[in-house]
Amino acid sequence: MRLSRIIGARSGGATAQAVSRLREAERRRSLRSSRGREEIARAAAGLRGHFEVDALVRAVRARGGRASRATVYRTLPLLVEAGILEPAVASRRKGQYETAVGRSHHDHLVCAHCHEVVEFSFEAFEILQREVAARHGFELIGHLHELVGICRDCRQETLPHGDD
Amino acid sequence: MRLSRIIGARSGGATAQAVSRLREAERRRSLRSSRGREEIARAAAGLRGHFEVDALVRAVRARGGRASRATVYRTLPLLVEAGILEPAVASRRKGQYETAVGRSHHDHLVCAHCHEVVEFSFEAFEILQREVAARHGFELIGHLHELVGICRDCRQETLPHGDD
DNA sequence: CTAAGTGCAAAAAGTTTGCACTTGG
DNA sequence: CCAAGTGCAAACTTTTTGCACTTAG
Repeated sequence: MRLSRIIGARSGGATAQAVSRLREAERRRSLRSSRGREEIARAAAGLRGHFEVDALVRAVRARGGRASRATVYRTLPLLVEAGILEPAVASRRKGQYETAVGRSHHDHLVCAHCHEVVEFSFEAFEILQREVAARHGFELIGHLHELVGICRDCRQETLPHGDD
Repeated sequence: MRLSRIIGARSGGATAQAVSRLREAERRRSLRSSRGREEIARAAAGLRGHFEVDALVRAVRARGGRASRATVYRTLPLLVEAGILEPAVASRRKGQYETAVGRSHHDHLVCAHCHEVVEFSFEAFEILQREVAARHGFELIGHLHELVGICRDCRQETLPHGDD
């Protein structure tokens, strides 16, 4: 048993989990288990925060891997399906992802005005989500949950009658 | 309250509401209220389902408006901020939106394998969302909530041998 | 009048694809 | 061995921008 898992480290545990999820997804789709995809999955598991595709490509290379941008793009859907990555901050429409293994899940609250992003997590959402998925016969892999609003600062700053 | 609202019509009510929300957002940002933006807001309020930017451009023209693609792109963030549109089915990464006025809200359940999209709505989510937003001092405008999973058909089709 | 708004077309970003070369099973 | 996987670069699609013209306030 991995101690790193218990203490919540994002070291070997997350990577091992990512690889195992990848294998599972590959089996599901009857795909070969290739060196490239594994490199990408490992690199993805090691990233934190929000990142775009190019950053993932660079991460693979930084680990000595050799993934091309094309291969990463071709692999992304599988990583999402495998539950290794999930799309993040979609309202930026920029192809951003975040790692779904080795860290507790959180959602986003985004200011439509200044684009500040606040992370939050709320157990109740997760429970309801599982319920909805089950009700429709889906096996839940992940989710994208983003609340769009106007933050306190922007409301005050932009209302003519508000103070400054 | 408006009868049109009660019977869920997407007639004049939604358009009027869209224009009023637009005015409010323009005031907030100290922008002029232009003919173009209003045309776009009206057209947006009239669309239903998921649509991409180009469809909105065409919708404006179909109503006799004259918005260019550039203007629509420049206006989109304001429409989202105004609560007239919200991003939809982000995992497709394609710039899809849907109207946020004049219809009851729903979220999406997407199959990561076959990309089938099931709509669902669950009052409990809305309540919790408002609570989270308030807790962080945000005025909630809208949200993007997408559950990613594997639908029943895809699980059966790809798992000749169930295991876990 | 003058700064914001707009259209057009060109440019930039982001993503997909054809093809020839590898590689896993 | 041979179909799946990969890299590269070209093709595509989507979004942003510069500039000259128009319009709201």
